[in-house]
Amino acid sequence: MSRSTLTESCLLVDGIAARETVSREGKRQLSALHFAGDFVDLHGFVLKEIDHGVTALTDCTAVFVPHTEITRVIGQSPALGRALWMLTAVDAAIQRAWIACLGRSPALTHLAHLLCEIYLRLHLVDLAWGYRFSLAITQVELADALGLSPVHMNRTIQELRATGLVSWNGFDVAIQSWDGLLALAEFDGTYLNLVQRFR
Amino acid sequence: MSRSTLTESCLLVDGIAARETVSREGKRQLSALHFAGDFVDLHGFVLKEIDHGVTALTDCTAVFVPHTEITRVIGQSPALGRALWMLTAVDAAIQRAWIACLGRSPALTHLAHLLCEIYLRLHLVDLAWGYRFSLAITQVELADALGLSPVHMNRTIQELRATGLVSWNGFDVAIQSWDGLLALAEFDGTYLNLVQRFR
DNA sequence: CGTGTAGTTGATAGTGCTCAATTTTAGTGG
DNA sequence: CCACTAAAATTGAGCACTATCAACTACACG
Repeated sequence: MSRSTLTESCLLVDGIAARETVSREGKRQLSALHFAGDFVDLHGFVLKEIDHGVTALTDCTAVFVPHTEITRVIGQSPALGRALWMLTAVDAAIQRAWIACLGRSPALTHLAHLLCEIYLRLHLVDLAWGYRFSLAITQVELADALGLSPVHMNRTIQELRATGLVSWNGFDVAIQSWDGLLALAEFDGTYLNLVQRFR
Repeated sequence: MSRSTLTESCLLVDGIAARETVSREGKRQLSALHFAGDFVDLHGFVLKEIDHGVTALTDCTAVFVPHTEITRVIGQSPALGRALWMLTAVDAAIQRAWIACLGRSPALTHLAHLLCEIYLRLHLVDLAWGYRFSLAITQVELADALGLSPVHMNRTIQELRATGLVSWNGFDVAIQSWDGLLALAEFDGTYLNLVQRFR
């Protein structure tokens, strides 16, 4: 997957992608993780300039939707326009949650929070059942999402395992105690606007 | 100013407002700063549930626009709808920049970055001239924006003053060297989508 | 003047980073 | 099926940045 252009947006069909910002010294920070069903750069439809990159963290399958096509479809159905706008708004809400975690949560809490979010998002698209899911990204990539060093990321994952709330072997994650993880993460899923039984 | 409702959105006419998330232990993190001309919670128009609070950091004047009115106006002018969508997208782009700073920038760099952003945004609405502007918020509030403790915020401001790039007395901020501040902040204003001579 | 808020300072502790190895895992070719 | 290799994960040690705690100062306001 290449950097997004300004003429089409990327709808992820399979795999995991991310938005990334790389500083001059080479430090990378991810500002979003995307899974199947996510419109990775829909905001490119209304923004003239995109400031960040999009990368595939696993092999990805995606559909690139021309902006001309989006314009056409929205013209026919204003309701769909509202829906797409809402998608970008939920995206922004997730970013706010990341900001709160980055600013005020210690690593363990932040990691727990991210797992809660990922679980609910994957569950929504039937990629998680029974509090289990596959998270096929490396610890370095997770570190870039949480703003941590790889070493500390590793130690934080071990710390989370030690709580017993989550079992995590390779890419397989299983939440052993959803309530416990929620409490550790101080998680409130309202921001995901899922309209589901989960919170 | 009270917490935003789901039936109207707040257009800030004067003053400084912020979005805030408060954790269970009382730690506060701001996820956005808003100045005159900003639509503080326009995302509330397309989101069913708002997860965060909005507070006034100074005395504020604001216009509350009923969502029914927005719906009506957009119905008449789809272009305006696009424009409003874009506003929320720029808002999200700013959040991404905050994420990158929170995750990967040390306090001094982060502070410099925020000042660059604030200057350009204020300049856009004629609230800054000649690299000077008023920033009438306390150091505690700034600390909540940058995810720092008040003590460290204070020391970081002193460190910035010591560079000579900025003079900062009370609420009056004057950028002495724009290029120097840009360099310190590693700032690239593309994300603000200003279409201006500044970057 | 007293009082409260904002700003400042010093000292200490803690969380997370860096550097440098080492071990484990997964993938490859023999 | 096993040796080989590269990537990923893990560990240890020391250091840096930031937090916390506790005063203390400066200033505005009644």
